[in-house]
Amino acid sequence: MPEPATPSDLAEPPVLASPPDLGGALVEWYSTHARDLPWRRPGFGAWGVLVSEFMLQQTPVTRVIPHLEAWLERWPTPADLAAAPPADAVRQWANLGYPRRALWLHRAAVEIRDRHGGVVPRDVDALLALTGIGDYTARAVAVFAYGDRHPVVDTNTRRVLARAIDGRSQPGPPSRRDLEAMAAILPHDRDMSAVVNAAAMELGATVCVARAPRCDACPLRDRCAWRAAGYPDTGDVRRKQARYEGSDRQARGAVLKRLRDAAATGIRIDALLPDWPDAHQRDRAITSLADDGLVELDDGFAHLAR
DNA sequence: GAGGCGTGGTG
DNA sequence: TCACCAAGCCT
Repeated sequence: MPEPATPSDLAEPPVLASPPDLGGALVEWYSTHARDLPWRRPGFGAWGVLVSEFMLQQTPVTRVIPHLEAWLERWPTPADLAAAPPADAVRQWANLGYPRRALWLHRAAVEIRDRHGGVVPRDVDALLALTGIGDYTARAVAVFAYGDRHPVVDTNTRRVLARAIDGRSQPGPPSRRDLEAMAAILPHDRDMSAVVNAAAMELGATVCVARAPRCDACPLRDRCAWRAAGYPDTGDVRRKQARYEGSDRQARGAVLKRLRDAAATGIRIDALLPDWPDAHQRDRAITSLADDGLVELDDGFAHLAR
């Protein structure tokens, strides 16, 4: 928890509704504090941005970067990935986690080839129609790859807005109102609006972080409703993550890792993790992976989907 | 809308 | 040590 606001901080009357030019303060801060990330390089390309956004869904930046570069070297265009079997995508995904994302990214590449002539669409609704792309990713691609003017709201932005505008320590559940709140602070200029979107995410990722925010380094310090209110704790509304050790997810992860490391022909099902502590759980993992389309079962063998 | 879904780093 | 965390999406 940050230091409480001092009396002199509180002497300035906080402006709670419509804080003046939050966007301007974010842009100025971003101009000197933005991290140099691959997908922010000029000319990185819409496909690269799209792949990066898939990988960044729930996986930290530092783990994504090397995998992203290898992925784009192997499959420089959507058509290149679409031409490969899904199993190759799942193997290349390696240990990034949530391997369904690899399958979904492959499906999206096929859809881009078949429905959009191999060009990543620019229209938000067209993006939303692709497998694995939701409200956040669709707008992130339209804004960061194409420079269009839309609100982009991820968990970092929701936290920044919750604190700076609503005076809460943590955001409420995701809602369409988040998009409206972000839209309200976007400048009219397209390029600047893209920068404000990026800056809000960046601030939330590096300064206005969930557990130990560095308010002393925050450009919104003097206009933050949460700080002005003395950092009230509104509690954390996020769902608690279930225990991983002993979970079905762990079993799925172990099965899939074994299949990634195996030859394309796969492994006899009765030789697939025979020593797993809970045989029913192992079987459930295999079946659910097959239901998801990650794994195929033929003739007593399990292998990655071809 | 709540629950399910990987993995590795961190305080 | 271990609970929590990390640019969500789908059902």
